[in-house]
Amino acid sequence: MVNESRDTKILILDAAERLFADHGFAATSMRTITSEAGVNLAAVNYHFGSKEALIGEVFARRFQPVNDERLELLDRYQQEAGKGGPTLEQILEAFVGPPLRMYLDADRGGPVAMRLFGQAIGDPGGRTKMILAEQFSTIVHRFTAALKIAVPELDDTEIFWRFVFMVGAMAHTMTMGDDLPQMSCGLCDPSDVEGTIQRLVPFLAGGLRATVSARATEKA
Amino acid sequence: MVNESRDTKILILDAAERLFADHGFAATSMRTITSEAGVNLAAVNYHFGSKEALIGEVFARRFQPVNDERLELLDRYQQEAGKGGPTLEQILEAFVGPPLRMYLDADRGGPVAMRLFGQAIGDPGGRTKMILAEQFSTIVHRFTAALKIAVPELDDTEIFWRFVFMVGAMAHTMTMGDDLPQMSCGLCDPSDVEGTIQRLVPFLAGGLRATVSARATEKA
DNA sequence: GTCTATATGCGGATAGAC
DNA sequence: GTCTATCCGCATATAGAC
Repeated sequence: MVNESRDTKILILDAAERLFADHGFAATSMRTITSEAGVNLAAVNYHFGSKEALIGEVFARRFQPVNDERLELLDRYQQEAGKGGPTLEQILEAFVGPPLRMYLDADRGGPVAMRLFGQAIGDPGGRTKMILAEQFSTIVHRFTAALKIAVPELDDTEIFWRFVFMVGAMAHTMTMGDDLPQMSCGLCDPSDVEGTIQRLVPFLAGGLRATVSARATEKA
Repeated sequence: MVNESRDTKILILDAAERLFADHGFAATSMRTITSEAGVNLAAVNYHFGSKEALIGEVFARRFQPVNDERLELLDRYQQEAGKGGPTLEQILEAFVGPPLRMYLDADRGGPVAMRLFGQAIGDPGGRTKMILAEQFSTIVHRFTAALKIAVPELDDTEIFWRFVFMVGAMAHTMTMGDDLPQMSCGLCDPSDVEGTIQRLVPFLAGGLRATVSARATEKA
């Protein structure tokens, strides 16, 4: 083939994604990426412009489809449910299902991209936070609004706090990824994705339906 | 004072902690640390030996007291409770209370050290994971064991999964730290530490007491 | 589009004067 | 204990031949 740019770009994206997931963004150099990808060092700047732009494209390639699917699922559940709105479990499933199912979906990057997803949520880097804020703002708004209807006894403050707890639980589960079997002495199997979802959704539902402590609000 | 080593060490630890919390470990150079601390570049290697050793001491200074207090609280609750064991809420309070109370405790590093704590849990770096595994292995064993007694209807696998969810919720809450007010449009106030604890503990208790889904275990 | 070669600066670490 | 000066390698990025 005369023009190999498409393959080179993908080779770079794949290698970068793997290395970012394993060692983080700052710790991964373009030399390591191009070496791992089997392409020339200069190719990154030719195809992406800079390391930061590469990070943005690595994110966009994987997070866009997943976030789109989350919104599609939420739309569908809301349409099916009518004015009462979907159940809490449906909302939670639409939120955590697509990201967790990345593990078994090679087209969406598999276990590596899932770990990257979880890691990006907790990344302290100022740049990555900005990129993520855009990618996820619609998600935050749509899902907090849906939760408000499904759990009407919670006020806005309580909804947001519990949303933070929920995101943390999901993100950490994804970040652990393939380290979980070892860390749990073989108890946890992340490749049983539907099992993981069936464990996480009830946990989150139980947390979101918990009675608000009287002391939590007395200062507000 | 003739010997200023104690001050220099502390200046370095403080600056490193702040920069690590803001930008991560890999992204923070020793030049930035010494510049921020107002000490000489060579001082880091003189006092700590290497950057990696510095990270270890930054962790140990903050995490040891907090983990000690978690175990002391758990011990006390277990003694008071007798053979039935402490309530789920007491166990959870002993687990998340001390780390979250770092925010208001200047002697334990305040908001900065709290963010560092949360961030360290999600860090992908191979070295930091090893350091943390030692620092936290006792915590994991003691608290999973206590949870098993407090929620006897959960098997070992379910306990470990829910422990992962719980750690994630807590870690993300700590990582957000002072970014939360802005992200929540002023709804969440992390400086109301006891309020945060009174929100997180019921959430986690609700999650841990949730009924196990039938589908979650059918494959096990 | 791909490569080599290179510009330019920052990275951790150390030697040796004070 | 502190400082300056420096080693040496790796970082991102680019110029220009092919």
